[in-house]
Amino acid sequence: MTEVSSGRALTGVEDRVLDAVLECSQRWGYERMTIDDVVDRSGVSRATIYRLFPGGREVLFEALRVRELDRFFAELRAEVESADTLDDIVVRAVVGATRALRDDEHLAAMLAAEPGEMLSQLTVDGVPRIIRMATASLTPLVANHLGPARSRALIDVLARLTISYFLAPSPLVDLGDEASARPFLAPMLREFSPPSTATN
Amino acid sequence: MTEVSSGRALTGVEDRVLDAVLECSQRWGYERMTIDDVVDRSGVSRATIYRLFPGGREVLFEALRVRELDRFFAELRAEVESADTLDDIVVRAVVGATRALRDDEHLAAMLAAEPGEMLSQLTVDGVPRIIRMATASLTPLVANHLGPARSRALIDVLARLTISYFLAPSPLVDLGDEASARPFLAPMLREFSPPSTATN
DNA sequence: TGACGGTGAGACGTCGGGCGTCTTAGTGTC
DNA sequence: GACACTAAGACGCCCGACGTCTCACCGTCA
Repeated sequence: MTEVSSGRALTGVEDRVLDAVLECSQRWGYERMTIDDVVDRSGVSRATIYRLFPGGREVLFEALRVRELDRFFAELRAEVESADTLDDIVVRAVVGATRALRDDEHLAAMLAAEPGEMLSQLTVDGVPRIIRMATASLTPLVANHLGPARSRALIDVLARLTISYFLAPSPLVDLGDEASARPFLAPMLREFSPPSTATN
Repeated sequence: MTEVSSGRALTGVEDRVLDAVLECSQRWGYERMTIDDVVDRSGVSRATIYRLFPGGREVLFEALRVRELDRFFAELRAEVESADTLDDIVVRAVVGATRALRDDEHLAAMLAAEPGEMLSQLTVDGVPRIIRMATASLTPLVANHLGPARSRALIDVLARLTISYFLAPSPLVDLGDEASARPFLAPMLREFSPPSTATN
């Protein structure tokens, strides 16, 4: 299996710290969370936290976002991997991602509690990284059918649409429902397919 | 109707402020709640808050506790008022109070989030006031049957038991269930009744 | 119209506490 | 015994929340 990740694997201690950051930020909110909260919750000392994540708070949050995105796309890729046709790959990826977003309790809590911070991570600040990781994770599967350039363009669009329909659902289509998503995605797929090859 | 209250009635502005304190303390916790949170939430300016509640944070929390206790016992008394026999008065009061405690979402949230502060208000720090208010609220009803001295002693015990069984439920009795509470309270009631009078 | 009480907006100095760094001691491993 | 890793906590810094204050504004009433 191809390892798609943004960096080296985390040690057990690092994971414990990030788990604590996740829990504390969920409970207290980003600004109100304290490093000492993380110390208490994780059982990892202050000095160790600053040695593992030099730079403080922001580095800690950044590392957490990276880890969560890694996990998100690892799971998504595992779901999609067994699909054969381009159509299935795309539908599974979009539907799977949408459902994963909807089922993410931490995401929901953060969106409710601190919409500013969270929306920023799903739009202006976060989208470039999300697309980068979506591309890294899914291009290997899609490129077999479309080639690398078209794959990247398609994934870029799909990622943006998935986020948009998650944040602002439309009565016209439900990207969490395969029966609804498939016909919605089909024309888009044709658009991205090379003119010389039949797509279905 | 007899007005049982710890002070003068609150103005609309004061109530708006305390509502904001309630919501903010529930959302952020007691220590992490900020006066500016209350300003934003209530729409009442900083200057006005300090003029209405001179002394700051602690006065604000204290006023909130007083208001909530006032409301609690006002509702409880309304529930009990129509009872005739001493037995019914006591059972209704205990069962009603227990249920009200169990249904109080804010209380539950605070107990989960900051057990230290909340437990303190239900035990060491708060019990004297609770008993004082329970006495003021219920003595007029009970005294017809037991006289003032016995009434106060009975209410004191009942308040303590209600709190204890709420905080630490027993498999032996459910004070939120009338059928279970009545036989549990009956012997205690006999104990407090004057020897010269028949109690049932 | 002018006086006046109530309020919003915000500046101000103070002070606590959270921040990030550092040192020390303890523990386990080779 | 050398070394890596960590917990515990002291340290100074500095931001931000606190409580106070002033001023302007608005509605009411004489």
